[in-house]
Amino acid sequence: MEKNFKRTMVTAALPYANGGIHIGHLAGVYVPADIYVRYLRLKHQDVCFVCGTDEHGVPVTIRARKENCTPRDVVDKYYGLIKKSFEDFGIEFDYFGRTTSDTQRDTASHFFKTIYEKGGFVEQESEQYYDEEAKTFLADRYIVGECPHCHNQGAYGDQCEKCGSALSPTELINPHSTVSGSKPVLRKTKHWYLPLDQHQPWLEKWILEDHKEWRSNVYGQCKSWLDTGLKPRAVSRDLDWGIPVPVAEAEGKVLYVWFDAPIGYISNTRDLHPTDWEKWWKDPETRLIHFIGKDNIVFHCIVFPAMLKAMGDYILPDNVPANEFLNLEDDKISTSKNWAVWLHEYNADFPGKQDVLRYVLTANAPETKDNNFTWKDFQARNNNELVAVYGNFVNRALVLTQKYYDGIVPALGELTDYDRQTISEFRDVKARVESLLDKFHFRDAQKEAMDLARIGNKYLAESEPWKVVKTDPERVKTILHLSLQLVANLSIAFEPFLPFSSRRLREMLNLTAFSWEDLGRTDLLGEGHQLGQAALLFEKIEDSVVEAQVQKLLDTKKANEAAEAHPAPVGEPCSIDDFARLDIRVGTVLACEKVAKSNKLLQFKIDDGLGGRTILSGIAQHYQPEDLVGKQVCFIANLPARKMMGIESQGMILSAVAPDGSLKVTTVEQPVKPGSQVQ
RNA sequence: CGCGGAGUGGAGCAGUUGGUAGCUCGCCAGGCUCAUAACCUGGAGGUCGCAUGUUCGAGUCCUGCCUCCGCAACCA
Repeated sequence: MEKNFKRTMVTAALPYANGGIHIGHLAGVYVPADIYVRYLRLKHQDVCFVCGTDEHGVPVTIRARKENCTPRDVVDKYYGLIKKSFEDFGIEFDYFGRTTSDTQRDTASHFFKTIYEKGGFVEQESEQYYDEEAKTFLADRYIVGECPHCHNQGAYGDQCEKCGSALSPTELINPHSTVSGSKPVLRKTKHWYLPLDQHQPWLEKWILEDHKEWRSNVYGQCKSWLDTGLKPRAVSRDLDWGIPVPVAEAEGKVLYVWFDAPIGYISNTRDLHPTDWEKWWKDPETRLIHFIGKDNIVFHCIVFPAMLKAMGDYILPDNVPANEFLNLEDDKISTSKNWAVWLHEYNADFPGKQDVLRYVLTANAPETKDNNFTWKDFQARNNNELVAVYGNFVNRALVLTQKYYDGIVPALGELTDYDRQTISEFRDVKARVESLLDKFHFRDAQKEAMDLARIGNKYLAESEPWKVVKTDPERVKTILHLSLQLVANLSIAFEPFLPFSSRRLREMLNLTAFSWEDLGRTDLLGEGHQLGQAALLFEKIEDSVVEAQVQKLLDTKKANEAAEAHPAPVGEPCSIDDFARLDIRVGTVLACEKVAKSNKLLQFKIDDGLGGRTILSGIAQHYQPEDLVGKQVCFIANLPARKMMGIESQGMILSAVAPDGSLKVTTVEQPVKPGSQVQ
């Protein structure tokens, strides 16, 4: 911070090539990183911004197996999708590579070999489960068996989700592989470990003493790891999809993805700058910044730095601004549940509206805690802030200039005290935005930029040029001259945040040359300068548009649930006589009310054609009692009576259990006489 | 008792080293009319998760508890 750097190397977390990009990724990593880089470029600083897909690892192989294609097919597909959606959205990486590139193989191999030769790894042999059918070692999560504690049949190799106890795969009773279903066998295997415990001393000083300025979530997490004591971490895996461990005795082993992935930053830089890439990674005058999400803190603050340190001649990150998570409509974003707003779909549904999403995600960025994205908020921020504050001010200034001066910038006359006050207010904005951006406070920085438009609206409202024009036309020239300077300033201030709109605004102003240093100046547009064609900068978003998005979310969620719901297997055989013993009948609901103090039970008064009976049913969470009155339901008539909550239930109402756990009572297609039997 | 982060008016967020609780949106009232019925001014609304302490004084420090999120398969 105090130190003066010559250049800045910015990395954004490598998205895994196993799915698309969604708003959580954008808000957490890519939008802030892009803002930061655009800001540095505007200041004419030397900056390199790289990203790319992370394409190795077990999940890709599992997906390939499932989709009956090769891992290469999977990563090719998502590399293309991700790259294009970033381009369409205006995240401007200098280079977007992939970890399956030749450069990556060379770089990662070189890393391993160098550390290996320096004695920077420890070797260890262990026994691991091996799937003989799929010919692969199994990660803990891909082994399922019976929990030794609660005897749940579906416990995973690392944890039983039913009783919550942590497990190791060898504890499971009757383990089997989820990959092939076969019974895995224990095999000896040797792996290399990065002894983080040996790196602990310098890491403690470097983070806890020298980087107290890191965000509290980042600092706190690192402190926690360091306080607990670091342990060696394996850097190799038994797998066939990945970069081969480059030593003779490592046949059939690849580099573990977390060792492989961060090196991707370096190989992507090499692909971009084949000859002078080293200055970006080895020159102490380079400032290295990693943009990541909170789940990646330990890798970027502890593991990767330890690797870089082990290499000897690499620089360490100066800051790691990690964001928290973004929720969607009050629920966690989930790729597997398809609960997400996908970038490629947004790009298709909202063409030309990249800046609206950029604005909303920045205004609501999860910088200090998890935040929530809702489509209603998206609409409100667009309509009430972008349209009503920013767009409206621009439009007012341009329309008035068009009306009074045919779109030509009028002369600046004598300044009033109020003019001077306004000018000084918007000069102050530059310093504030800079200081906030330098500290990675993007949300606040964008708010400051928006304040420029507020200053403008206020200036126009109080100067009232539309009124003054009737009495003092000369004065109006000054008012509009200043208003237009303010508009020009907006196009600069918003350039890092809303690049598409800023470019359009400059076209409207016919403003070509600009730089961050011009922010705050009042001579950006000279007297007599001809403005370009005015148009609306932002458009209102109608209710129907956001409602459709919400519906789309609900639909995909429902479709996904339906696709995932597996009907239970058919039960034990049952004879016709067994069935005949059940007396199932139809009855009409005469009355229905909640049972006091019970949150599940409803009390029914049923007309069974035999004088009526009372039945209790545990469906209060799924129905309003009054909605059931008058309906005909199926019930078992010959069960023994049973008391619940002090009330005797004379039978059982039949309900279907939906995949989401909700209950739907069974009824008849046409009304029948109460008491009719069901066969 | 695993470890970190978070819990502030209707919504989303700020609150730096403890000193009368702020911002944006929404809501209400008034004003204005150049502008995408937009803009400007004013107002209502919070016992700062709960409970204890320390202090002249705590959202801000100590202790305990509750809830949510992350770190363990996927995952920003």
